[in-house]
Amino acid sequence: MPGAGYLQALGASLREALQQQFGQDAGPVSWEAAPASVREARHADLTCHYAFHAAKLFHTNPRELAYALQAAIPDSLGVSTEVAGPGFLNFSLEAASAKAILRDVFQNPAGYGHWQQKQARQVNVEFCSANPTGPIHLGNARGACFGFVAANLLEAWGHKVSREYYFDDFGTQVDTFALSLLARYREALGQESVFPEGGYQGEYVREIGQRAAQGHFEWAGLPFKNLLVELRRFGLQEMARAHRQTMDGLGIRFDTWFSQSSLERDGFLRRAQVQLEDGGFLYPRDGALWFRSTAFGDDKDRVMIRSNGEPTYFAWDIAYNLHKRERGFDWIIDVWGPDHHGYVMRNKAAFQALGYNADDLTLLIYQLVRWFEQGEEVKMSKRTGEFLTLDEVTEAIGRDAILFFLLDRSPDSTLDFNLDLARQQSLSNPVFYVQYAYTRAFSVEREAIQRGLAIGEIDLETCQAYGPAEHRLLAKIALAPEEIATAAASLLPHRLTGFSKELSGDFHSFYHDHRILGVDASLQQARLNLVSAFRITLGNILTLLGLSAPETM
RNA sequence: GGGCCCUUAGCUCAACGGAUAGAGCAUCGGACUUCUAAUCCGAUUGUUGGGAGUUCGAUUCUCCCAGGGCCCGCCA
Repeated sequence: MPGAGYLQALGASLREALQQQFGQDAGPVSWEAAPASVREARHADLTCHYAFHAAKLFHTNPRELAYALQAAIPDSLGVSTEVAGPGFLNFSLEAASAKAILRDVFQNPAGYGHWQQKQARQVNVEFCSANPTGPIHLGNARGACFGFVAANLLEAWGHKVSREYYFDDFGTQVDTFALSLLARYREALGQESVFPEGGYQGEYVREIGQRAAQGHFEWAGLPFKNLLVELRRFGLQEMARAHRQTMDGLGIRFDTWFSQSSLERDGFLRRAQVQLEDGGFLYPRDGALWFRSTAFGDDKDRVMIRSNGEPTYFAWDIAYNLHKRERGFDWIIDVWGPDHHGYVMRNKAAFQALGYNADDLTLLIYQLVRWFEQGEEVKMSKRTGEFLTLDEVTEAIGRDAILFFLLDRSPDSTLDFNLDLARQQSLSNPVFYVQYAYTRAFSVEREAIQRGLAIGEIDLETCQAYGPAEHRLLAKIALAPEEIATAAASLLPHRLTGFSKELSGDFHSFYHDHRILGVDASLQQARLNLVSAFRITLGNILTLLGLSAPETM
């Protein structure tokens, strides 16, 4: 895993030292910003717990190990170090390290914070995947944001990632949708129509029916079956377009739109069934075909083909995973809502029964979002057509605010979204704190360029000028690759929103206390470089989070 | 009956097994003639739901208990 920046180089020297001493690799070093108390009392900028980690591994004393590590750090890396407490290793930045950090950023600005993996995995991240029988509603919003950013993080971490949307355009729900549409179509043509029982009553079905009637009144002459086929196709097309627009509105993009009907067309359901059958994992009971998921730890076996001959949803999942593997993905990630947690075990079971490693299938479950409007929870029912669409909320609150709000929390915790509050007080959303920091830095650069100043010319002399506030900010900039890797490895976007707030906070604080332009030329150059490095780093993080980086606010 | 998640400051939430548990909001008090005050600085706020265990060290890991949310179909 090639290093992504200065801290990775520094970490490599520690790792190498232990390798030589013990003849065994203790793994990569992880870094964090020095806690406030340490920063103030000891003037340290960064800290690592590597001595503890390694001491456990080598059954030795962490404090002694910390001293050994300290001695192994080459002077050329430009940090002063100290051992504290039972084995903390603290680092203070100096001119040479400041220079190295800045050079990392300016060498490849757009790629700063990104990694290269020696063995990049082919990752398929599937998320959102709303039913095509209605617009994307709020229930899908968290999964959409979470999946998108998780994919971005894995990509930045050095993997090959494909973002996939699964269009569930097959089965009884779509039949019901088509029948509902048929009623609306006839209604629009002024014909007698009976709305199907349990049909989709939402206004959007009426609108699609009207568009179908306006564009294709000639279908009315078709035999019932053909008419239904046309309307079904038309309706699905309209819904797919609507879903795409909704995702565009949030700035969420997909690499692949995959439909269930193509699974059917290519016979993957059948192939999965045969493969499981050959493995001896299927057996008939009560007229249905069962998958022996208990062989892999599930608490009961699961039906794959129902007694009426129809496959279950689970069967399609199996076929889909097979299809993904055969497309060359060696890591499959699905983002699911909390109501799906019961399906994790059986899917992993089937995945193994197909001959794959359970660890190569990751099923991410995020917890529920409850939406409140005027003090009451907004309940959603697609059948009755009572729901708030994601489009409506995006329009009311803004895409950046909704993304940040949904991302800035652990997926394990339930989330209450107060829509009235969000509409009124959207300015208190922390996304604006972060974006404002970007804007401020950008405006300094703009002004500097107008004054004919060069940005990014780094030499050791200007780097001498940095004091505690600058070192603090530099340390955060140096930590960005680390934070991105951590967020990616744990698949937790909220770690990165948290870091973006800290990074921005350090900048705001620095900006307030330090004049950048119009000071002594050398100092001006030093500070300008820092501002620009910060702006680049934050910009990359905003991009990963799917947020815009505004040049003005 | 079983499963997943949660319980941390007045409220909403953070905290790869690490140092004095942190932010925002709220409350109170300060700071703009400058590169954007959507900002900054300070004050106040804790028996991390309860108990036991593991260890140099536990909010974090294990077990027990209490409370809350969600799920347990030959629906998708």
